[in-house]
Amino acid sequence: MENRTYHHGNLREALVTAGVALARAGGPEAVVLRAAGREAGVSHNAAYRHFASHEDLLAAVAARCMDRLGLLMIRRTAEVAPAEPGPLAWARLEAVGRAYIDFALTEHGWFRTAFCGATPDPGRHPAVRPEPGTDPYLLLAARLDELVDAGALPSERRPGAEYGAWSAVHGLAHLLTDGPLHDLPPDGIRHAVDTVLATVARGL
Amino acid sequence: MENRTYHHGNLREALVTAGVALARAGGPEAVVLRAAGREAGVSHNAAYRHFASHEDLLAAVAARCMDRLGLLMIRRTAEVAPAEPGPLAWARLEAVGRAYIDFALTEHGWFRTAFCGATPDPGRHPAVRPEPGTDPYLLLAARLDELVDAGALPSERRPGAEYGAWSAVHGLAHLLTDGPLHDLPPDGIRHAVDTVLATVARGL
DNA sequence: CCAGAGATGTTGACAGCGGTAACATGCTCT
DNA sequence: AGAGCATGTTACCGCTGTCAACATCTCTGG
Repeated sequence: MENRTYHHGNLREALVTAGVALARAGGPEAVVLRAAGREAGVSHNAAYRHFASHEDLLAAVAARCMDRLGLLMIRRTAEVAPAEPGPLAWARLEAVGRAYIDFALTEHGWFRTAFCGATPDPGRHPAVRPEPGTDPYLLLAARLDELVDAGALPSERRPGAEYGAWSAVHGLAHLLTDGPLHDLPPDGIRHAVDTVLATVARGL
Repeated sequence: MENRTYHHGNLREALVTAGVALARAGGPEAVVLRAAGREAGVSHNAAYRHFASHEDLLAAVAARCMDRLGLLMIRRTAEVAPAEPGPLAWARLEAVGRAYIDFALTEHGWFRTAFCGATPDPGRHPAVRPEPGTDPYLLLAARLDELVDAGALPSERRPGAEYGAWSAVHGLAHLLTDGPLHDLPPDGIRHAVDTVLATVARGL
């Protein structure tokens, strides 16, 4: 794993790590093959032994960013203060939504990269297996299931409930960071977030 | 306006038009200065007499794409069948939402370009003035005002209502086109759209 | 009416990018 | 030990955005 003279030892991982750093600072368009190679102390083109193309690397980086998002969601969910089942389930759902938006705001580059739409090249190594249980979609679904289990959401409302919740939070995150709500002042942001979360909670 | 030997006559407009065509087919990353120049029958670098940078051109193209979105929203709103004030206002709001999502699905390149976040260079000509009244945000706000006027939405719910509606629809559009819902089958899409619109309507 | 100035378009150059091809090196397994 | 393969390098290509220098057109002031 240490630096051999010629063979790197773990170049694939090093490239992804470098890509994640680039993505953090500059979003998906900053994830540049040659820059990742430089960062890893390797010549450009070395990446092509581990990734089929630029997009293939970007997809691996994006998966990592998605992991980061999921990890924040998990952390914030766990921090919710205990309460009665119903209110607790609602609070945990809200925590997931706020984590999502906080991630978009504070880790803009990672957020944009996670959703840049890069797809891994088929017929490759199983890629870097994402840490299990960090898929944001599944985390959201689990909160909705909790809501049903707690009797706080009628079970006939459960099918497709992800769509509304996810869309609203994702859309707000996008509008606040890349979109026309880009330069909302801090309390404007707070107001928008509160409003959207309340709207979703009522609408589910 | 016709092709002079040396001076083009209306190059700025020609470049934007070319950019819009490029954006339609390939999204914002296809809006390439040199390609737009070629399309306009002009050498690369001519664009720099009319735009400060690549991003400046892209911003002008994006504004045009936003116009297109607004125009579709207006058209769909006008097509709504007459009804009692309350149901009519709801139907017109729904039409706006469906237009938004249809635009994203059928004019993917334009949609992505409209929201690519390019900002025009400050200190330029007043740019191409967008057609007045096509701002999607204002169109949505007008529908919400109608809802209040028709007595279908309590006026205390009106402030910030744009956020919930816009976020949900925008987020769904994004998830369906660029995001993890990319390869939903057609009736999956229909289901998701219906669910999200219903959720928003309940939550407002 | 015409000279000069400003606007507009051209040519040429540069660095950085993704990608291909040919080559060099080191590891591993028989 | 040596063959074969994985891995990394060098050289090159065409593309991009951008700058600088130059050419040409147009329009205004005298």
